[in-house]
Amino acid sequence: MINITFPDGNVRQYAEGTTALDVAKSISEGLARVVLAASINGEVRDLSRPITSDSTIVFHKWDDKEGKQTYWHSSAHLLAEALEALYPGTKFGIGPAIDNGFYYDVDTGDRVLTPADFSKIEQKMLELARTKSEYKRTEVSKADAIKYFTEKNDEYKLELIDGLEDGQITFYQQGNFTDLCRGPHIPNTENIKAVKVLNLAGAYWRGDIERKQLTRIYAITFPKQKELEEYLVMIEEAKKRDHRKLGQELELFMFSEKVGAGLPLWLPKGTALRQRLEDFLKKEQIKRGYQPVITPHIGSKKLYVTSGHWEKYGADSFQPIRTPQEGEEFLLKPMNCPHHCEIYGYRPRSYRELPVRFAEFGTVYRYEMSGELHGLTRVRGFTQDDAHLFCTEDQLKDEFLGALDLTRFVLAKLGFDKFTAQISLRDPENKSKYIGTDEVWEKSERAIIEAAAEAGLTTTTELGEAAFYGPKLDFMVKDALGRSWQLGTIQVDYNLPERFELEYVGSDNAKHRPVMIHRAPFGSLERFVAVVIEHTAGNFPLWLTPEQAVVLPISDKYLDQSRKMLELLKESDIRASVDERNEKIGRKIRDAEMAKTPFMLVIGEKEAEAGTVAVREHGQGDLGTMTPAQFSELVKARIDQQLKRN
RNA sequence: GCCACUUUAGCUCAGCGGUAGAGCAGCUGAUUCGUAAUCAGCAGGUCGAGGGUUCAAAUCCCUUGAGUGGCUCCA
Repeated sequence: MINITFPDGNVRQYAEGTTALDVAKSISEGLARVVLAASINGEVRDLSRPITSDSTIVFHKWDDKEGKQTYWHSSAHLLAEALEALYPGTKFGIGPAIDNGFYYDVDTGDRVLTPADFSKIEQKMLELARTKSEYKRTEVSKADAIKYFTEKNDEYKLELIDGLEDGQITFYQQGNFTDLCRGPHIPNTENIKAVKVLNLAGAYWRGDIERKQLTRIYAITFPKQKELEEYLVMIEEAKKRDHRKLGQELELFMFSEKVGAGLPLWLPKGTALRQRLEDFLKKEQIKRGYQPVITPHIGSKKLYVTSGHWEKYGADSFQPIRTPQEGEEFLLKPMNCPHHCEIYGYRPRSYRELPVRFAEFGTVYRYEMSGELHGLTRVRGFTQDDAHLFCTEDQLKDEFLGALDLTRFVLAKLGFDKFTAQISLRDPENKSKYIGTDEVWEKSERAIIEAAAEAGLTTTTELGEAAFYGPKLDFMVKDALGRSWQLGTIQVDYNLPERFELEYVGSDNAKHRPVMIHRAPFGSLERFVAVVIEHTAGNFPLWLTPEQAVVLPISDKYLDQSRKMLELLKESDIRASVDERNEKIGRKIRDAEMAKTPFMLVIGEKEAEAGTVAVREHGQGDLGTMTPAQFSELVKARIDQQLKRN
């Protein structure tokens, strides 16, 4: 007999070799029907694997992450089985579960799959699921595994097997499909009741751009049809929040084929929004001892040869601008740091003036690959809320913590409570991608790790994600569809001060090298605004929104009074306009609601006589009649409330 | 950059070999109205661009721009 310990601490005895499914059944038939996998001593396993020693057990159902992952991974095998049935000769790469569903990378030879094939694939998957096939696990020798996939002529699986050790190889089979797989899987295909093939994409085999591109088929499955329908509705709702759609509808920004891909044009309303963000941060930076500077949009090529950017990115960038002068070349600036380094170095610096903090909303141009461009989140010309802090090594930690605090302050004021902080370090396997010595890198990386820990920040760590000149702490926020974007960034850099030979004179009257911190709390205005749009669905905080109120006269008779009201609002610094169209009030309200204008101020006979407005709030309805002073107080109170949260 | 798809009026879309259509927006007029669409009329497009096939191309083919979903990349 063995002891099985349950999550609540309860211990029960079972025969040795019992399975998790048996244990579930011993608790209730109901549990046994819905359980998908089980963690035995912390390892997620098939329900049918025998348990041979004292163990802890946690059951995984559809409602937990492990349950869903197992379910979707098994669904990927079902997709593969369907593809093999429909398109014999298809070769298979990998087919993992992802956050929402799963994919399988396949090589369909000369056949090109299109969305027209989706329903056929879905039908086949459902048909196969209804055969109630078990997922059967078998351990195979490496030789047998190689033999099987050699006969099947699947070079991708053979390559995967090549990287595995003999004795660790398992196959899973359901129906007529056998796959190389570590598992675990759900017990039976019958649990898969609803299927949706979502989209197709190309994906390089093993993520290597040099290798063949396979077709990646994304799909999702559910135990109930209703859940699939709810998911599809959710996706549709998320698409309504897309910043590209809202940016057009709310007239915030546009792109022009003639201007060029990835070069956004900010419309008046978008500019109003963006400038408020800029003003907000500029004011805060002044408070925190930053000094604004301004530098040109181009710089001599020599500047970037010095910084190392030319060597690193020159060939893949916007190419140099030539002048009538032979041999003279300028680059559109891809970043502001070299310019700021020159400002630091224009005269000798004393330790007494450090740290210095140069801040600039600097517009930079980077030739991103065409396939990378994505609305405002990935563009070729964008403005960083950049600043470079030059300090002594002793000051490094405090300066880093200060930048960290500012970044968190900015995110909090804009209502981003869900973000992840990622420490991006050098890839120790591929040091040639970076400039600078090991010693300098180790110092920089240690500084970031220690400062983040000291600030009590929960972080993840990614190797190989560092900038070429130094490690970074990045703040990542998700968009409406769950895609992660890097916003704020703080980077420690020992390298550029070295390359630009920056110095300060210490208290010992000797020359020393300062350390540099690059930091941008928004990251870029473009990306930040995009993410703000998606988070708020266009219902911006009152202090940020381009237009706070619109005055709606009931008819032409009240136009004069409405215009007077607008003047009063302007005196109270409320951004507003009058809807002077000859339309019914219902129409004006509808349009204002659709434009997401926070307040609608209706003026008819009663209000005109009393000098008041009937206030309606977006999404809330009628708030009653107010004097202009009362309304102005209401707006101020709302703004204070929105800015108070931390 | 790579794979797949998309590209028709300001916007959303229909038309998919026989010489361009709707709704909304716009303009003009009527209406002067109380909390999510007043009525009528008018105007608006070399069907992203360039080639080709055909008696005939928005429609089929090729090249190319832009966009979408991914991959790769991201100073």
